[in-house]
Amino acid sequence: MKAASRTFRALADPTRRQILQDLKQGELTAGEITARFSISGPSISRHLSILKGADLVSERRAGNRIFYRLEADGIATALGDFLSTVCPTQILHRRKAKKESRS
Amino acid sequence: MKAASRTFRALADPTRRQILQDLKQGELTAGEITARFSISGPSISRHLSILKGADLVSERRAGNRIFYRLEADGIATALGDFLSTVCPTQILHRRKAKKESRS
DNA sequence: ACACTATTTAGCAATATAGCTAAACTATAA
DNA sequence: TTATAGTTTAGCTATATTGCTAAATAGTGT
Repeated sequence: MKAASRTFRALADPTRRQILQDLKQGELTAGEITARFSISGPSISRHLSILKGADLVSERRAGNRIFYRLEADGIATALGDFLSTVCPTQILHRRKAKKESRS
Repeated sequence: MKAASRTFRALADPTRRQILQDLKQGELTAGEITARFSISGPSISRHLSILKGADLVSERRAGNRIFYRLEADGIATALGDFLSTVCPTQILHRRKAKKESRS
């Protein structure tokens, strides 16, 4: 499937968008994410897999748990690329984050 | 349905994204758009209705025909708004088009 | 090996999506 | 009014999506 389709399909679901919002504050495990929704673990797992397939999040295994992280750069790039091809008169340009304040 | 869902669901389909690309060059009638695809008129009509419902295009009736126009501003606003809420460290800001060169 | 926790994969049901054809609607023109 | 062109709406089928529960997998500790 084409990258843009993966991106927009992933963003089309409100649960997945909320997961991205939740990940804004930092990494969360699959279980922690599940706890924030009234949806079963397996369903959340599927949402995470779709987000990962669209490169909107990345995962990191730590023992038993899997931490998910927002891929803000990938999101901005994907949407920015689409915008620059479809709205050439409405260019959005990125302001590079000043300094990675993440550990 | 929530605005963001309408936007992203509309953008999730490759035919609809191609319609937007085609409208970059200027207005097209439903029939002209249909001619560019190997998809039936009614199906294209439905795609146009979804794009319109998401405020990604607008329509203008001219006698028999209906002209569709890209709503570049709406697209940029929708995606920009989402980006600024989900990727606060990756702010995209819009450079206002210099001057509406459209009639 | 066994138990225990965290997470994913498999398989199913309900709903949504996208394509089609046929019919209806809208506007122009004879 | 009748005809014709352009477009949408209605109704159908096939496929995709999202939710669930049950079962499998991965890792830790006893």
